[in-house]
Amino acid sequence: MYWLMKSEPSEFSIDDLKRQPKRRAPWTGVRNYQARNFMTREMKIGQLAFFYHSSCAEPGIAGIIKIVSAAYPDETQFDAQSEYFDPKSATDDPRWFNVDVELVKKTRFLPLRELKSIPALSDLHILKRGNRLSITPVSDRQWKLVEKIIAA
DNA sequence: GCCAACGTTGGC
DNA sequence: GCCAACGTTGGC
Repeated sequence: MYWLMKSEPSEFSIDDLKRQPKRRAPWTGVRNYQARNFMTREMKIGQLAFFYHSSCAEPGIAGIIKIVSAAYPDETQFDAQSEYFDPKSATDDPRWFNVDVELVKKTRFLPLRELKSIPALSDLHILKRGNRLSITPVSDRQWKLVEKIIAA
C-alpha cells in the first residue's frame, strides 16, 4: 500500500520539506475525516507516498516521502493563531491527527497533465472526477508505473 | 435522519 | 475568477 499526499507549494512545498532538520516534518492541517482516517487507521511507519503539489500553476508529483511516525494529535488545531485552529476540538479529545513524513527524494517533476495522458493510470484517485481528498491510496501497480515514468 | 444552504477544493 | 463537485452544518 502506497499513498499520494497533496500540499499547496505556497504553504509547504517539497523544497520546504528538504530544508527541515532531518528532512522531516509533521503533515499538519488535514481537516477532512476520510483523509484523517487514512492516517489514523491505515498508514504504517515505513510506507511511501508521492508528494503532490496542488492548487498551483503546475500541479503534479514532486517527489517521494516516507511515513515516519504513527498518527498523533495535530497541534495546529489547538493554536488560535493558526489557520488550522479548530475551536470545536478539545485537548482531551482531539479531532485531527497528523503523521510525520521524511523526504526520500525529490524526483523529476511529473505534471498532472502527463499523469492524465497515461491510460493505465486512469484509475488513480486524483484523476477521478470530483476527487478532492488530500490523502489517497495508491496501488502497487500504480506506484510502480509512476516510478518507472519518473525514472525514465 | 433528511436535506437545503453554505463553504471548500482545486483545476482551468 | 469561475465553477463543478463534494463535505459539513444545522433546522426541522
